[in-house]
Amino acid sequence: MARISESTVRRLSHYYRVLEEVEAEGRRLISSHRLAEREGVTSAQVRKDLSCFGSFGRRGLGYNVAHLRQEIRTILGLDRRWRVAVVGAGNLGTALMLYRGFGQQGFDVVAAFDRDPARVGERLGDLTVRDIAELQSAAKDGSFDLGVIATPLRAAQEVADALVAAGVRGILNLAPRKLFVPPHVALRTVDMTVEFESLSFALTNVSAPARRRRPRA
Amino acid sequence: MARISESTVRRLSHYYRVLEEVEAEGRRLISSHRLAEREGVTSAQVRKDLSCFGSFGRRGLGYNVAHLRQEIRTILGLDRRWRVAVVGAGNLGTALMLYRGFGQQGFDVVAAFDRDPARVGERLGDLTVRDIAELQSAAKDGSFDLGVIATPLRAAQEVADALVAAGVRGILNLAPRKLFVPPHVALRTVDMTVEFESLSFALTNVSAPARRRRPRA
DNA sequence: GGCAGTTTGTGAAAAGGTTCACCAGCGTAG
DNA sequence: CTACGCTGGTGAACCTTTTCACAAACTGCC
Repeated sequence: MARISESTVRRLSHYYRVLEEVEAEGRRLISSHRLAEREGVTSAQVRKDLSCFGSFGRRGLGYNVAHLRQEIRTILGLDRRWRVAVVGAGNLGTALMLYRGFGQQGFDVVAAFDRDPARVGERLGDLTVRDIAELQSAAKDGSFDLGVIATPLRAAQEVADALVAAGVRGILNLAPRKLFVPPHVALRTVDMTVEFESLSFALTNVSAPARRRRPRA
Repeated sequence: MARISESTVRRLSHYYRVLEEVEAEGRRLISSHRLAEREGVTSAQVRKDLSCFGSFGRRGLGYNVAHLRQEIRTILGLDRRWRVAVVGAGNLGTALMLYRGFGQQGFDVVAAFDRDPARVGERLGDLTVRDIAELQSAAKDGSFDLGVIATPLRAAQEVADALVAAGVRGILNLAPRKLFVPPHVALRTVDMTVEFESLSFALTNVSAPARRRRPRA
């Protein structure tokens, strides 16, 4: 199988979301054109993305909604549940732990850690915040698949190292800084500051905005 | 000026962050190579990005840290302050309002709205949550530059329309769904679900992971 | 001044991603 | 059965982004 680009994977997530909606609407079939329309991409893009993984449609008809949804589910690895450890029980970390949306998609926050003794022991939903020092022992039985870094800037790299040492293979970093992790660990960074600054740039340079050929998404 | 790619703008944000750090360390000069190293990109990339906006370095020496930082500051439009309205006072919205980091970069959350009467009137830091119905009148004097959508999925498009109607020209969408806004409005979407699913994919397909040529960032 | 050692700015090449265009199938109508 | 209108899969063309590679420019030293 050819290398799959990050953009393709992200679009698969979006297609998956659309398929859930479309299935709820009771439709059995959907064409690449309609799927593309709802996502703000071209139909060729949809077909190319899907063709990386096989032939899921039928010419003249389109894609079977339930079937394609299940295929993407498998491709993305959503047939299983993922156990997530959140480090940093500040506002953002707390928001993540309490948010129900991830659980619906197969991501369960199963542990929360913080360095601040004042926060340790606090109950958040079903969880009790534990001391960051317990991370290693808590992870010894491979109980976490993913780690989320929701700590202040300065602790981020240190926590990343700790998560890696604890055997976590995927990290979502919410701290506004680039982190370095070993090649076998997958890392995604969500940096809201960058998003704000990107908006600032777009609004400041209205005479030469970053043009888009496709509908805004 | 040639069209600036979104990737370039995002990297500028990162360079800016590095320059702040480097300035705090007391260095006066930095080469594209060292700047690139700290960001996990190539030095050619740094020079190309900067060359979109002018010549800020001196051959044989590198870039003056303070000067380059100020240049990027101007390019990104961070010389002014931006007034942000947050819609949705749930966990995530609250986390954003209370987070101090944005203020340091020139983004002030100046208003918060929610639909839920139980939340309206609640105080969060310096702000009082107002009813979403007041958005139009509150914005009448052009008091918001940017809007953040931190509502549940189903309200997102509706809120986006309301923000646009209220004259907001930049929107940060945190709901896991694509939104459609008029061309003159800048929109950025941060979808954590996509990030989680991207990690899920990467960990599921370890035999053919999305390889990266550059150090993880 | 001249030379050695750096480092920028940039055209050109390479790589990567998106769109086009068309063939092969499919269902339907007549 | 045949013709027609759609639709998926896919190689080729196109476009964007990244990397390469090198001339020009600068400092420091002798």
